[in-house]
Amino acid sequence: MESVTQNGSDQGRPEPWPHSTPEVEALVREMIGRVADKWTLILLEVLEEHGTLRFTQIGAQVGDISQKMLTKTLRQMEFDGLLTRVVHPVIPPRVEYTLTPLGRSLSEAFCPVWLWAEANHAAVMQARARFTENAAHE
Amino acid sequence: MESVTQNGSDQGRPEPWPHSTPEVEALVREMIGRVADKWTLILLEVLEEHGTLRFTQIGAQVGDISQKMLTKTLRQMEFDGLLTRVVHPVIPPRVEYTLTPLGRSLSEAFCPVWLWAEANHAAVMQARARFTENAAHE
DNA sequence: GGTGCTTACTTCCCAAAAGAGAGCATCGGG
DNA sequence: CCCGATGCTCTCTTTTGGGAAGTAAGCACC
Repeated sequence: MESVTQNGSDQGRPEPWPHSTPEVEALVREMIGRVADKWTLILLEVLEEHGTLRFTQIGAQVGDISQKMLTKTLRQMEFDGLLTRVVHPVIPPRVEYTLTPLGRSLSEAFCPVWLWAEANHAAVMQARARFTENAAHE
Repeated sequence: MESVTQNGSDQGRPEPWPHSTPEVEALVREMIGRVADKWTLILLEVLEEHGTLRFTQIGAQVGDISQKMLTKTLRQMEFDGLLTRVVHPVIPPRVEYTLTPLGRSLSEAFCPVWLWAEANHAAVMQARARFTENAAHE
């Protein structure tokens, strides 16, 4: 009753993720904070799907991203080694963005999340409706 | 030349994710925007790891989250059906949070991302160092 | 020869959101 | 009669993000 009830109802799931050390976990947290970003995720998907794209092409694929956020997210991803930015010194300028193997591996790691979202958006909508209904009753 | 060059250099990768319709994709994008949040991800991990937790226990596990963001994120996740919030009407108050099956399935979907972060944080650090070095040369 | 067009940004301004920190409500114990 | 413990809630400050305008530079067109 005094501790956090690390209860036995943990039905046979020993430890889903093997965390090694606290310092690695802190590092991983920092990376998650960096990578768990809406635009980063969407840019990963768009580039994975289309290969090499130019600046305005990416913007057109995403649809509702401002140029400022597009530039910022692309630069951040380049800084983190997720994509390469190739500038062709021609007029008008031509800049091509391509995922690196690192970026492609991250994109693949996010694949289950996209599948989850596709499979469960109906469940989430139901949960929201139920929540709203319950809030109305109280 | 009129379409987006679904080029042949797509070395044998046919279509990673089967997108059905644009409307579903828009819905999925909305969910990704909701779920691809630093605190949501970390709370999912903490709750998956510890089972049922109280408000302050979650805050202690996360470490550097403000109570306001903790409340807000928890409410959002409850609204989306990712966790349940059980209030025991005692003094001092006791509120317990537990992942729903939906939340646990999302947590599992994010598992590869955590593994990616653990496996590749060194690569990201190297990429950052390389980027900084190249920027200094230019 | 001047004017405008194109692309990929960059900068400015302002609204919206995130985040920190203090306050609040409740009741049992001293 | 006041303190502490807990789970919020409110206020204030900092950061983020959108939209629009500006920039550079060669090329087509009148």
